[in-house]
Amino acid sequence: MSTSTREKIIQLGDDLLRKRGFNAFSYADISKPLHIKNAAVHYHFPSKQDLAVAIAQWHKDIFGRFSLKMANKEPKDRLKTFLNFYHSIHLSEKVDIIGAFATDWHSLEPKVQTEVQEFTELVINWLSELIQEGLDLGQFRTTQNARTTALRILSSIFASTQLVRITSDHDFTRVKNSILEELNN
Amino acid sequence: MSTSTREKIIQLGDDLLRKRGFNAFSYADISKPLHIKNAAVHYHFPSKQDLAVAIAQWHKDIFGRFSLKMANKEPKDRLKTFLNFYHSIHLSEKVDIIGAFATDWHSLEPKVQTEVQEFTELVINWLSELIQEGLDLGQFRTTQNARTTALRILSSIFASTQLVRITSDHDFTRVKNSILEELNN
DNA sequence: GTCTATATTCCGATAGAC
DNA sequence: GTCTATCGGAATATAGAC
Repeated sequence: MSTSTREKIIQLGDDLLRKRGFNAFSYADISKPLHIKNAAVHYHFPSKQDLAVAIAQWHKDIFGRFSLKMANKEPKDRLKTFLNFYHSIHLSEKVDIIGAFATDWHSLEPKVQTEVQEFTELVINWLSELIQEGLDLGQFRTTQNARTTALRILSSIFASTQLVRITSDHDFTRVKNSILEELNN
Repeated sequence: MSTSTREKIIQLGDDLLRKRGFNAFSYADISKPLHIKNAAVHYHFPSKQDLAVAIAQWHKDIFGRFSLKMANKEPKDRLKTFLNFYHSIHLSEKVDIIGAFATDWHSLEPKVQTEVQEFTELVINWLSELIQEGLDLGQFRTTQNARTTALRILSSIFASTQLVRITSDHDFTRVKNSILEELNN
């Protein structure tokens, strides 16, 4: 089954949003690579805000499937897979979607913001549960509660996808490894 | 001594850059509050990239003065003051300048990127030295080396100024406090 | 679903007067 | 240093044909 045009637009939009920022790409940047016209993109997403809504929903879908697939794995393995996922973001020269939406926050209409909030809560809750499980199993140690630890891991790793644009690749690996090492019991 | 127009433009530009993003504000957003015309802003900064250079240099200046003023303070107090500074960023609805520049990275010309890199290295080195000192004095404990710890603190705190736009104020305080608690010996 | 054509608005930037 | 006036370009978005 081939990917629909709608799906292709979402994926390209996501790519541009995270590589350049919401206000730094245009419908032309989407229509050109797909060899369609500006107006065809507007058919699928009347306004840019509609596209942003779809991108946020797409991330909710992906994350939902990801968490289902990980449900049977050990806390430590779940966390490793999560961090490796961020490593692939970094390698593709994108930043994490949460930070991308956050810095462009005031360019987004409420309908977009709500979707982003729902996605972010999904991630934070998933991380919190993972950490709590790891603590209960004695695999992790931390002096903080689960949500605080989740927030620190999430903020460290998503900020790293931004920071390494300024410093160096090596710093990403440092942070990623330190997250795992610090939790290890 | 009153602030020069040039200085006012830089401060307003910095404010807009961090509240909305580099591509989300225009020269009109600067000229209107200052009650001058678009062209007057172009006189001081011919292109928007020139303004971005000045903003980055301004941060280097401020941070240089800050670190001089802190030189005699204890490592723990230096860190506390640094984190409180981020708290004031958060309260003013801005994000940290490093993350703002990073997410808009590909909209910036090399001359801007170089300034941003220099500023960021200033901050990371200052944090690393502070942490190393704290370790040597037995005030801090960490299983990581100084630069890695510095990267984790910096990324956690600057990402928090972004993340709380999506979640809640309370999460900022959680992260800030956890940074101090985790290091405490 | 995709096209052509176009309306409208806004932005960065410059010329030249004061 | 600030102004008026304006250029050229690009962006979002819509109307209507196919």
